[in-house]
This record gives sequence, C-alpha cells and structure tokens, in this order.
Amino acid sequence: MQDVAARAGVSTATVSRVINGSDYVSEATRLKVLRACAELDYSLNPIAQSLRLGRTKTIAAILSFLTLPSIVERLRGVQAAMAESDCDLLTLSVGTPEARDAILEKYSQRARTDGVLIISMPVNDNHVKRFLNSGVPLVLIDAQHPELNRVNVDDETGGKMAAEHLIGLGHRKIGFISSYLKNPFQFSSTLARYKGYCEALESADIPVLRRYQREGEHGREYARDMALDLLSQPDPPTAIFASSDTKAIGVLDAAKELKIRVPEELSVIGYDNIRDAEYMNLTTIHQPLFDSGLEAGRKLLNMVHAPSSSPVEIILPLKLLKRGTTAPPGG
Amino acid sequence: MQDVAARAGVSTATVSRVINGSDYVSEATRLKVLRACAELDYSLNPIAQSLRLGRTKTIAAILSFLTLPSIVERLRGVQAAMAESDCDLLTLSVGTPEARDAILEKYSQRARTDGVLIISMPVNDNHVKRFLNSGVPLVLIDAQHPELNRVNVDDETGGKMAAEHLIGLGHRKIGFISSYLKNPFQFSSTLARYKGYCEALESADIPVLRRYQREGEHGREYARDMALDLLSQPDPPTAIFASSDTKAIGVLDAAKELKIRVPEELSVIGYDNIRDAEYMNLTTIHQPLFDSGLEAGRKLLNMVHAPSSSPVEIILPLKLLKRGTTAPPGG
DNA sequence: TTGAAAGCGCTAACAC
DNA sequence: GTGTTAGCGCTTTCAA
Repeated sequence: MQDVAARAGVSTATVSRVINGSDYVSEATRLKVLRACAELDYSLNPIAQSLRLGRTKTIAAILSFLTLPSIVERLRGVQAAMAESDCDLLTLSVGTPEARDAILEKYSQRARTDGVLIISMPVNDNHVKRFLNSGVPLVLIDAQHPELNRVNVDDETGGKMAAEHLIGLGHRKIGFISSYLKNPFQFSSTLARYKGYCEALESADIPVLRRYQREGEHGREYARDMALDLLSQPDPPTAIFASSDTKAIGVLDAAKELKIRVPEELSVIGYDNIRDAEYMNLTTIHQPLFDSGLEAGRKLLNMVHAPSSSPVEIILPLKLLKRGTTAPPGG
Repeated sequence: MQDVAARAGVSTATVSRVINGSDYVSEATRLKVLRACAELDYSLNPIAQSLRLGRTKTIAAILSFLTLPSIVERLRGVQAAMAESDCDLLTLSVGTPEARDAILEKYSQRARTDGVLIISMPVNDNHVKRFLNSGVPLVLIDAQHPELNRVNVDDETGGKMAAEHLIGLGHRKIGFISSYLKNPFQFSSTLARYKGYCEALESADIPVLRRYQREGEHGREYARDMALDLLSQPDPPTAIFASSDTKAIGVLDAAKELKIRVPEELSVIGYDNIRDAEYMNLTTIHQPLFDSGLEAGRKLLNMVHAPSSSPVEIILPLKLLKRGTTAPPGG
C-alpha cells in the first residue's frame, strides 16, 4: 500500500479511501490511485484489514459428517447464502464429541469468525454460554436451543405425518427404524420423529410395540440389517417408517433380498427427500434441506451486520411426497 | 494479552513466549502466565498472529459444484488431511467460469491463504502464472498442468480398461456416454476417458462410430435421456460405457424404462465408484476419490512448510470393479 | 531469563 | 480533499 501511495504521489490514507470507495476523494486522485493499483497489481491485505476492523469476513459451518447427504445438501444452501455476501465459508467437520467441544470452544472466539452455523448437531448449555459471552453470532440448523436463533422443521409433526399416511392407507402393523434414539451427539430430530410416530399410533388406538422398532448405526447397510431382522419375525409389520431416506433405501434392499414386494406386501416411507429418494421412487417426508442452509445463512449474515434481538426459531414446512413405495396393506 | 501480562506481572513478550512454548522461560513464570491465561479465559488472537507471521493457517479448496458426489468425496479426503494439521479449510464453490476466474485471482494472494487446492477444474496459463508469481502453494486434484503439483489418475488408461472389459466379454457394439467433451470448464478427464475408449476399440479393430456416442449435460436424468436416444436407434449398442457412475445409473434407468434387461441384454460400466455404485451393483472403474483429496491435502501442507522443488504428478491407481451390470452380449 | 520497542498492513480520527 | 498519526494484537530482535 505504501508503494501504491508513493507511485500515485498520495498518502496511504488516500489509497485506503479510494479502495474502500468512501469519503470525498477528487476524481483526479481517485484515478491516479486506481492506476497505481493496477500497475502494481495491488490488492488489500485482508488480514491487516481484519485486524483493524475486527471483522474476518469469514463464517464457520460446523457439522458432524460430510458423508450424510442431508448435511451436504444443507451445506449447499449455506454456500448459496454466502455467495450472496462477501463472506467466505470455513467448513469444519467434527467426528467425535471431543472434537466438537474443541471446535466449538475455538470458534466461539470473537477474533476467529464473524459468525458460526451449527448443522445437525445438538449443543449443550456450556457451548451456548461461551457463544453468548463472546457475542459471536450463532445460528443452529436442525438443532434445538431456546436461547439461540435456529432453523428447523417440526419433526414431531413430520413423524406423525409419516405414520398417519400409513395408518390412512389401512396399516396397523407399522415398524419404525432409526438411528439410536440416544446417541453421543443426541440428534434430537430422530427422537422427535419417533414421538410423532407414537402419537399417531396412539391416536389411532394402535399399540406401540417395541418388537416393531429397531435402532442402530446410521447407514444403508445397518438399516438393511435392521429391516431384515424386523421382517423375519413372525407376524411382521406391513409398513415401515424409516427415520431417514438412506435408511428407507436400506429397508428396500432388505425387502428385495427377502423377495417381499414393495408396495404390495410392504409399504416403506422415508424422511428427508434426498436426491436419491426421487430415483428410488420412495414415498417420503420432504424437508427443505437446501433452504434450511440458505435461510440460516442469511439469518446469520443479518446478525453479523445488525446484532439480533431475541432468538427466533424459523420453522420450515414439511411435505408428504406420495410416491411408489406405499400402498394399502395386502396389495 | 496485555491483561494476561499485567495479571502475571510480566511483559507481553513473555506471555507470547509461554503460549508458543518457545525459548527459555523459567518454570515459575511459565506457571504464572498459564494461570493468568486460564483465569482470564484468554487465547491468542489468530488474526493478529497471522498478520505478524504472514501465515493464515487456512487452506482454500476451490471446486465447481458440491452436487457432484465425486467432488464431495474428494473434499472429504481433503478434510481428513486438514484434520491432521492445524489448518482450517475454506470451501469455495464456483458455479461459472467468471466466478472461477474471480476466485482464483482473489486466492492467489499471499495474504489470504497458505495454500490452495483446486478440485476437478482445469486451470489456464493465466491462472497458473498468478500463483507462480505470488508464490502461493497450489495443488491440483483431477486436473492437469505441467508446472504444478497435481494428483490424478490415468484417465486414458481408465477409459481403456472399461472398454477393454466390455470387448473382453465379447461386445463389439459399445456405446459411450459422457458430459460435453468440450465444455466451459473443459474437464480434461472426460476427454481422456474418451481417448482410452477409442484406443481400446481401435486395438480390437472395432470401428469408432459417432452414432454410438452421446454427450450432454452432467446428471442422471440427462444421461437417461441420452441412453434412451442411443438405445432406441436401429442396431443399438449391446454395451455402454458411461464416463461417470452417475451417468451409468441414468443408463440403468433408461434400460429399465425400455424393459431392456441388464446385464443380459445390455452391459453397463461406469466410472468413479461413488457410494451409490455399490448399491446399484454397478460394474465400474474405481478411482480413489477420498485418497486423491487426502494425498493432495498432505502434499499441499508439505509445500506450505517447505517450499517444493519441481512439480510432480501423483498418479493414483485405478481398479476395475466387476459387479453385476456387465456380462457377455446376448445373455 | 526477561523487557522494551518496532512493525506486520490497514483504517479512522483529527488536523490542515 | 488530503496527510499525519495512533493503534488493532501479536512476535521478535536487541539490550539488559
């Protein structure tokens, strides 16, 4: 910047003014400075600027695994929001609760980022306190906390919608397959979907049977194994609600293996509407994954520029997508 | 830091020394400082440190779309490499050639990142010159340039392997489906695979027929449409080599629609071995996507710490994965 | 073994 | 309109 100033025959202050388009600068000097910048191929040092301004122009997205299609899809929404601004996106993938704690501690520092987005990962009061103290804006996606801004869907209603769809078709033996209801990361959304499922059954006077439920690791193969187990018992369910599309696809695998026809002999409904769900012609609860990232990103950007008032929860709408894997029982 | 120094009754220089674990500091003052840090919940301002040191501890990954499973998988490898270091990962997704140029210009600045990774995106001499001038370490993944470090597979050999597999099974009418051989981003890998395909055919004295080839947008549906077109002509191919698994899955869709049995009436081979390929039981050319990110990330980290010598190309091995979608023609 | 002080590159108050 | 200057928070000579 010194060099540019010298070459243009002005002070660094003036160069700064020109570059930032601020203040009253005479057209003549403006051009001189611009020319000097071009000739020296100069551009601002963003680090120095950050130090001076106390703004990093960086947003951090903290998420558990880049392997989950739903998380990637949300992240894409976040990217889109960032593309609308001048902020860069730091992607932090944490595999263990310990790593999560370390990362959350690190990124609750004011100097590190302008704001943080937490995707599909529950936070505890300690984490929240750190952020509230440091004043780093934080938005949760697919997670709950009363003191924070968050964008979610109503998973309990979603679970209910799924189960009610099956009940409406005439099913009474309705299985439920999910990841662990109590896991180290405590995905609260799974639990909420389970509650909705129970509620729907109870409302229809259908007993909620443990033997129609399985929980386990996340993933298509695990879901397949659970479904195999579930369907091999005497008097098996005639319909299965899987708490994610990935799991629902695993259920379809199991049905294929057991030569059980879908939807004639078994109805399957998923949750999320990931890209593959359409191709598999899977009935599912669509949740706006991309939009959740987009909305959260925009909200966060707002907070960065204008510190927010009281925390709000943005609830995005769910939609039942009736496709080819559900039908009345017995064909 | 002032506060910590005051509280510990030392100078900021000493605090700095303690935190960085450097130099000779007496155990007594070390403990005093550490205690003061803990009491004040203090930690270094990374921005100030960056300004002083000229290192940002940030690596930028520049890629085209987060929608391609292959790119996400490579990115995961990069993440893994970063997790081994103290660097953060900036993920820059660029949708258009203009955005790419802007981003590449921006991130060839020394002050912005310690290094840059470009994933599945060709670079031209102008881009390269900028990086070479600024001295920002750069590693290419799935892209070519003689003056840069890069990690690749031998796509020409890969294309050849795929075609030879089909020829070996007895096929003579072998279709080829790909994204545009000349596209705005000029994915050179597609072209290389095509060359390998041609080579294999020529070696086997099979004429390379334009009418057995289709190119178009990337994506499962586009591939399906191309396959529909390809298979609807008189004397259609008995086997199709799709330049990516996503496209191969689109070909399977088309076959299903046309009630053409795979592999009995049509053999299909893909490329990449993305996660879905296994579930679809797709014969494919496995390329180490995750590892490409990991290796490139490590290489880049090395370069950051020790400026590299002459550029090298790391070639990762390809592997034919024979699964259920290929068989001799006519059943 | 520790402290004083310069300076990384920028911006914003204040002077002119 | 433009220049001077202080200072963002850190590290690192150099001196003690």
